[in-house]
Amino acid sequence: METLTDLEAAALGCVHRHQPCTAHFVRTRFRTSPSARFSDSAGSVYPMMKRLEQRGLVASRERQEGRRRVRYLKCTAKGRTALGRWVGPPFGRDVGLTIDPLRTRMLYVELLEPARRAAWLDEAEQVLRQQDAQLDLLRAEAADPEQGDPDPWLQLAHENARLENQARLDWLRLARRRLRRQGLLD
Amino acid sequence: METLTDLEAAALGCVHRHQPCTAHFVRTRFRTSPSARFSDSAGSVYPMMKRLEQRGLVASRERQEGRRRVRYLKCTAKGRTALGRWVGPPFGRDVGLTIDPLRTRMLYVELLEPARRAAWLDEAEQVLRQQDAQLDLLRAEAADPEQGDPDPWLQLAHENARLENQARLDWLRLARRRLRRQGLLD
DNA sequence: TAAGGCATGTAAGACGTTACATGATTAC
DNA sequence: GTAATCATGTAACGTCTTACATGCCTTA
Repeated sequence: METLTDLEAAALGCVHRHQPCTAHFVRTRFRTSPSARFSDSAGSVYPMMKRLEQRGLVASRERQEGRRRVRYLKCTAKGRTALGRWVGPPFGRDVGLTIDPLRTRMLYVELLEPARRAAWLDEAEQVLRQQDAQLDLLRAEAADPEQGDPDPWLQLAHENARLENQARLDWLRLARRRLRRQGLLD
Repeated sequence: METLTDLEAAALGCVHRHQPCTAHFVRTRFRTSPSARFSDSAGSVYPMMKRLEQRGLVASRERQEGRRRVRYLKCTAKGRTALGRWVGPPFGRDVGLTIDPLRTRMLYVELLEPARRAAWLDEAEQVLRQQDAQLDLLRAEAADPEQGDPDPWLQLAHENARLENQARLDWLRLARRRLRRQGLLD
């Protein structure tokens, strides 16, 4: 029974959706994807693909295109099965909670002088607003009929990012109110 | 200029808040913390503490308690500075977006047969509801005056987790409606 | 012709995971 | 007395990061 890390699953899923495609293509996807951060370094992706192939989850064939050799990847039936199992259910324990770098940092905002605490809130809000604008663009792009059929799964992933981002903005406002009331700013 | 990974910052922050404390204490905190997942294995924590000490961010002294030797850790001034810098601002690029395992998986829910897609939504909702209940307990505990002064920063971290969790539940409902409408369930 | 993107990889070192290993103390 | 918890670590292994290395193709 093959189990996948999130990184492996993201790579295998990318291959599955765009097969046949190159490892380089997967790297580019990872690098430009705005709603998830996976390691796109050559030193992680190429060895990982080799491992996935050794495990029989990916199949590759090398082709000569002009003077250039290109290795095309496909997801095998076994790979598809592993991907389905990774998607779940059942879920592991870690699926329940999001990782929010701002939440982690909030615990230690008290270490900043009160004036910088306000700046922290301002900057965080600005980051989230920019993120929101980016997600709006993405949403428009994903819904654009000119780009081919809109992918409902991708759209839902974007909705998730948007809603979580909104919740974080609400949270920042709450934090500002509460901290001000408690005299912990300025 | 010392930079910290999130794991290092979480450990250093824990030491700072509870100093003097042991590496074992930090491990236990990591293991039982419901709103963040950091590696609590001995193989990561003890070597990390040693590294932090070598970098001058943590100071330790070994004491004999009965027959037992215990190493107590403190955060140094340099450690505090590094922690403050990690908290930001300015923020790195990765601070903007949350990592949501359900979002990552949603992209590939289409691989499941329609009947299992509905089960996926059900199970996900159940996980988030359980999470919500746990967060409620935490919130009550953090606000309980009997536990000592309520820590506003910890409370805000809990609020963040709660609000994000609510947003994810809303998202699941949206997903269910939309997928049903598009005939992608059943 | 130079810059940047496409395309593939390797090597050294840092880090995390898993398992092992030891021993003291506390609660049942 | 025995199981769980406190407490500290190490060793082997696998993986990720960073940097290096190569070469083709397209566009300005």
